[in-house]
Amino acid sequence: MPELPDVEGFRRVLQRHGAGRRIARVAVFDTGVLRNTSARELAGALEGQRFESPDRHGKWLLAHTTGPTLIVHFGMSGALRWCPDDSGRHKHDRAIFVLDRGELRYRDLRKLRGLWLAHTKDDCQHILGEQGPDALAIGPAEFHRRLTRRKRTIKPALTDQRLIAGLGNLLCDEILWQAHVYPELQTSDLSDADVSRLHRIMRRVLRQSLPEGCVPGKPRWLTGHRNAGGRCPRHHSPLRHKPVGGRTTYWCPKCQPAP
DNA sequence: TCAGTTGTTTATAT
DNA sequence: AATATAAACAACTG
Repeated sequence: MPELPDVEGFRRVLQRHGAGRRIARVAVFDTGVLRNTSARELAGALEGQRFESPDRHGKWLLAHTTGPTLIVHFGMSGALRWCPDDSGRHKHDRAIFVLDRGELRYRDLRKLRGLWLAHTKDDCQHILGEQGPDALAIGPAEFHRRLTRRKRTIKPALTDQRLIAGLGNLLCDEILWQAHVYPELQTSDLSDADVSRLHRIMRRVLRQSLPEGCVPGKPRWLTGHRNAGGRCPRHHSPLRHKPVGGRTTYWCPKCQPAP
């Protein structure tokens, strides 16, 4: 599920339960989630260190420690959980970080992304690749500049992490629906008012999603109606869906008419 | 049985 | 050169 609000939720878990705590033991149950390291190297690098205050950029979580930084990307099915003891471990807990109080668990069904180890700022940059400004931090002017720099289809532009970091498939559909923008509209066809409205609504959707730790399927939101027979919460007309930019896209043809 | 899945990378085409 | 598309990754679920 992880998009910006989910990853921000995982950052809060790490801040609350990890920051300042000593890493007593690292156990990897499935090395398939290790991307640039081995179980032995990860344990050797982190055991005995303490987690510090974590950072997030877009969908990336930077788990700084008194030693190296553990970098986490949750793909489509990852999560970070804290448990007070070693009970109730899950089949998909691929790695655990046993602390001096409780344990953090990296759970991931599909293992599309995983865990990296970074020793320097340079390592971090290299692992994250080219990232635009975080969607929560970007201001209206920079948003306008990056979105309209080139002609692109709006949906794949909004979800391009190099333009703006943090928006995924659900957030993007929600924002476009709330802003009355057709998902295949070309960015060159957006008016200044359109772009300004998109920015405001992006911020509102993010703000309302953050406390939930996900994109909530509120009754008055598009999210939650994206299924067969789903209807627009505004006027109950049938939603349409088709792939845009390779991702299943839902929209309301009445609220978001094609130009 | 088979399509579909909230992410990203790579290769290929335009 | 930049953007678009498709496949691949992996492990399910309905």
